[in-house]
Amino acid sequence: MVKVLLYEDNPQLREGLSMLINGSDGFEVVAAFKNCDNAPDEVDIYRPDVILMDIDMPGTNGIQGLKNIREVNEKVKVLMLTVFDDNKNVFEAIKNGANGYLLKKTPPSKLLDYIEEANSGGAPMSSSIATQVLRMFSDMNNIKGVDYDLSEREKEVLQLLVNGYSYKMIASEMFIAIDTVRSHIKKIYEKLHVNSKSEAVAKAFKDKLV
Amino acid sequence: MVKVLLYEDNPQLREGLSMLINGSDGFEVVAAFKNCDNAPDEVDIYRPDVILMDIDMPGTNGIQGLKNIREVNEKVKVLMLTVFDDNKNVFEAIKNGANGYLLKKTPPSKLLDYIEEANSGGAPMSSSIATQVLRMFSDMNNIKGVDYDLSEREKEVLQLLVNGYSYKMIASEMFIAIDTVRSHIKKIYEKLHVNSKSEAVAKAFKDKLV
DNA sequence: CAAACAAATACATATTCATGCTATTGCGGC
DNA sequence: GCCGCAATAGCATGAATATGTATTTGTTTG
Repeated sequence: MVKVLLYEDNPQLREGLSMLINGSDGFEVVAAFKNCDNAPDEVDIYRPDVILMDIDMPGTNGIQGLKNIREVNEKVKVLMLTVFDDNKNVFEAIKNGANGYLLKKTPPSKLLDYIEEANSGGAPMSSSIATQVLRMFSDMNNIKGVDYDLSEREKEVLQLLVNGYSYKMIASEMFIAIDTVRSHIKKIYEKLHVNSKSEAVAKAFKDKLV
Repeated sequence: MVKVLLYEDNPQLREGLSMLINGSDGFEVVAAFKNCDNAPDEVDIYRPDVILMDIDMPGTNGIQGLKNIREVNEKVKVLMLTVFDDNKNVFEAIKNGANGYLLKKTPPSKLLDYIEEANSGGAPMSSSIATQVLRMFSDMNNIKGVDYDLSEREKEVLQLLVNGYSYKMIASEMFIAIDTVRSHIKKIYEKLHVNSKSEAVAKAFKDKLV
């Protein structure tokens, strides 16, 4: 029997979901609340397997509720429910250990599958959410975007700058004169539009040049 | 009609998949190859809607194949196929714009659903993969790990250093004397175990202090 | 081949940094 | 009330950095 705890402020939807779940073999709603202001305690009392958590609720919202729950319970599966596939919320929910993310328009039949999937360690997501997650992931890691057209040698110098080397150390590391290092760095500054070592380092990190 | 292009080195599986897909209404295998050494050209010729790409292939592997394809075609949907839910490959594939990631043990009936889902803009993933993706995501964003016990004021100074400010600018920005800035920075260096501005900046980025 | 550019080197100068030592003020804890 | 500590400030000195100008030597490219 999969024990489900429900957080949903809309009474109709709360009732509807309860009936759907309770009316299905192998599922049971152990409790349903209209807000998650006391979620950690309630989780402790009812010991659910899966929590359905609405995101948009008065008082403590779903994301905050999730955070509060995760502070005391790492194991319970939490499925976020929302009307919008809003980028920022998806991101926040996942960061805070949500196990899945469903749109409310998910058909009842699928919903039970999803709860079952979460219960058995899966990560059910509505299709549009999954697409977003992948896109976020790839965006996060592919912003090689900017190209400052540094020469090979300049890249080497910048790398050493980032590693905290002084001009002198760079010179000896690269077997060139310190004045050459200066030349390279001046060029780098021009190309990056900065005028200090630390700005160059910061820019290198920000733009993932390193 | 969903046009499918197939890359799979195992002849049995290649044949099996082809038959399955061709035998289903609304699906058609436009071509099937045992390696993706010439994938970009082939994509250009056959103009598939969805590509099923095995990861473990001799010659060009699936990830590299994906990269090569993405250099010339951003639109075609690519579903990665693999026997293992191997962390590193999942990560690489998603980074490079894969639209989904399936285990080979996916049952035939579901496979067609997944192809359909990819074709209509979704991001089908085997359950264990989805779980991994969420975990990666949340791991990536919760490594606030290190704490150097900086005071509030020191954090402000560090932030300004990171923004490329000189001591003088920091002083005027914070309405304090430049010598006070020095004091703070000296303290910061001690706490971060560095001894230059750029090292401090680099460390701030690496350890996500900013 | 000439033009453009990368890489290397040199010299000069003003600014900025790193470091050490010292000192005052105000706040919270024991 | 004394201790410790964060925040503030000053002074001094040597090292490192930023910037400008210039030259030489290859390589690439139109």
